[in-house]
Amino acid sequence: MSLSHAILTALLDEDLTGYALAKQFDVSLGFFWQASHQQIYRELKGLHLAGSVNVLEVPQHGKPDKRVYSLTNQGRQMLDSWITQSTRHRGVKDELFIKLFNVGSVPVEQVTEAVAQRQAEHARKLELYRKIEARNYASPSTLPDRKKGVYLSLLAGIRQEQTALAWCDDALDLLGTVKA
Amino acid sequence: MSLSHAILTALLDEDLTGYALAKQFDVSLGFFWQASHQQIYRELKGLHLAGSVNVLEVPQHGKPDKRVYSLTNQGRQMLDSWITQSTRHRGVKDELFIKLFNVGSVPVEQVTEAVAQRQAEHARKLELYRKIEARNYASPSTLPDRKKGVYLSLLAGIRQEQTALAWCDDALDLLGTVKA
DNA sequence: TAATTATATGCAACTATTTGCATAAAGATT
DNA sequence: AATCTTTATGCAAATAGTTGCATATAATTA
Repeated sequence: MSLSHAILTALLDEDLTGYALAKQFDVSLGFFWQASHQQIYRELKGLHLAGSVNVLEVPQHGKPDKRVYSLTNQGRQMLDSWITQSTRHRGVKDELFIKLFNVGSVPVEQVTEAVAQRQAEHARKLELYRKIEARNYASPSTLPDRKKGVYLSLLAGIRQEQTALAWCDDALDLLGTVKA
Repeated sequence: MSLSHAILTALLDEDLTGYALAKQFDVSLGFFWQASHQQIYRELKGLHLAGSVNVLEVPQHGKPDKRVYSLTNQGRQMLDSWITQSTRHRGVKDELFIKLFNVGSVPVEQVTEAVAQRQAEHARKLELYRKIEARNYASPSTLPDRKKGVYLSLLAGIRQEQTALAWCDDALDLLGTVKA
């Protein structure tokens, strides 16, 4: 159910095609809720059927016609009422920890390798977040209300990556003490 | 695919029934990979069919017969080869951030409320982790190899909850500055 | 004594997500 | 000239996950 709300949220500030939504989901909102273009197209169809979004068909030559989606009042109301509903928190689901639970029963090097790779991922992501921060949120104290939530999300991302990175260091240290 | 590996991992140290596995998944491994009992029973059937686990049927009176599962050599090998495969990292998927992206377009109080609830969850979980740490990992420097991965997982959990808790504080502060 | 919790298993239906495929042309790169 | 990336949409199948239901008894708690 949440994908539909994520899509409606993305449509708050600008009208978008499915394609553009998919790109947004690779960035920004997508840091916290990923979705493939197939999922998005399917969901948009449903939202349109339900009257939560309007479509404007824009003919193009060569490429398929664009379908530009915009929020309807009903869609806005959907968001409003969804916000009041309880937020459900899916726990972590991370293969890496299952692998860690195998330490002592399988070759350590492989687990170490998995942690090292994860470390690189966190470093890459942290760097990306930092760039976005520097570019768009240099002075968080003067942010307009509409940007505060997005900023807080970014902040959460940054801190989580920092924590994860530091943990990777310690994990690699301890894994180094495990006999092969 | 990972659920099967999580189950095999849980069977490394002891033979378990589906019911006991489901309980393990509410704790320990389940902090990092949750599964319902229905999912587990279904998966165990598959693993048995594939020859990765053995079943020992233990008749009981009153209750349904117990089916105690144990790892086969093939199951062990499955784990070994899975460990070498690349770990895929599903990104975060958290409704709370979608709600945050709505700040400025919907009543803030609701978002604030959602963050406050999340804060309470994190506090509860951190406390739980701390208890487990005190009980089982008081001296991490003398841990046997077989426990090191589990300890590292717990450590990751603790740090993530701490980070999340601190973020909630800051988030509530900033949300307090948003005009209703 | 009534209700709840714990033990123990599982099917069926539904929802969500992933993966593979398919089309079609413009523009950029090698 | 050939290949790759970007724009733009979507179907179909498979896998994964959730929710609701169903059964059956013992022990505990209120």
